[in-house]
Amino acid sequence: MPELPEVEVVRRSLFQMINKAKIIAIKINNRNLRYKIPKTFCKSLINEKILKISRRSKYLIFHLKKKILLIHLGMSGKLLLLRNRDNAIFKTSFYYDTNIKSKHNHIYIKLNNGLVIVYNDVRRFGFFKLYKTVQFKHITFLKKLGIEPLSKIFNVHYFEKLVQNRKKNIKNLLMDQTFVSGLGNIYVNEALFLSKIAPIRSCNNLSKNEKKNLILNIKKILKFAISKGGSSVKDFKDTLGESGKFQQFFRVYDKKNKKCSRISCKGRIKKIIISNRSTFYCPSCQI
DNA sequence: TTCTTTGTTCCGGA
DNA sequence: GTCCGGAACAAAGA
Repeated sequence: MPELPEVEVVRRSLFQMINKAKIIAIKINNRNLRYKIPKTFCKSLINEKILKISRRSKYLIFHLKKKILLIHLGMSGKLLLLRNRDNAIFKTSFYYDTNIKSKHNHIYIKLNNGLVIVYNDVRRFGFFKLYKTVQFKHITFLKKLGIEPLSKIFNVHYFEKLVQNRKKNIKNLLMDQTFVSGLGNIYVNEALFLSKIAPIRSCNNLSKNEKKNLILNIKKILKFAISKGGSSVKDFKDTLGESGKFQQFFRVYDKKNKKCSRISCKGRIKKIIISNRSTFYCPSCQI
């Protein structure tokens, strides 16, 4: 479930390990990701140098000399680094899922620094798309995205301006990538818990303080998650098995019937479905 | 066999 | 035209 923090953790570790490296070979085991990878894909990437790796929302962007490689990890996509010499796999992703099976390795990208990028994706809902650099500003996936939650312009002023005359519930608003871009189900659930706001509340009747607090909590939890994921990938000399520890900080996500973690609260976490998505909250302290 | 998981897209109704 | 929510979709594991 890669959301913004996980993608950012992957970006940072990739940047550290492979920035300025050159692509020397590509092998594809399965072209059928969310969008079928064209036959021309490999040829057009050979000899391209990785100049920069950036992130927009949950998208990873590889900046090459004249091309842009856009990657979305879908729901189970992972980018791993493999050392060519001994076939040891080193984690680049935050994943607490240590059960990575090589039968789901779909793409291998061999670099001139002795490392191989491996794309592993059980569900195959992720995708790789290649563009010319000159088309960058016209990439549909990126064009329609709302602002970054960690940016300064994601503030109460922005919130109030966009929420005017809208009735959508607050959970769906935060999930809406055209409003704010990068949050998924887990962090939305967690941020609403921290803010003591029930997910079904209409977005236009939150008080100004509630909005301020919610925005602050979103930024806080994203930064915290990034810092935790970062710590799990700091030493690439360790083998497989090392994993992010985000899940141990979940307060509501996947905590159905568990006692509310607020000391002052006697409630139990409830699970409901909002727009076909599992939603976890404490009915006692989230009002 | 059915249910669950995800982000995204599409569609019908208000 | 806009907003909203529900359904569909991709694949695989429990």
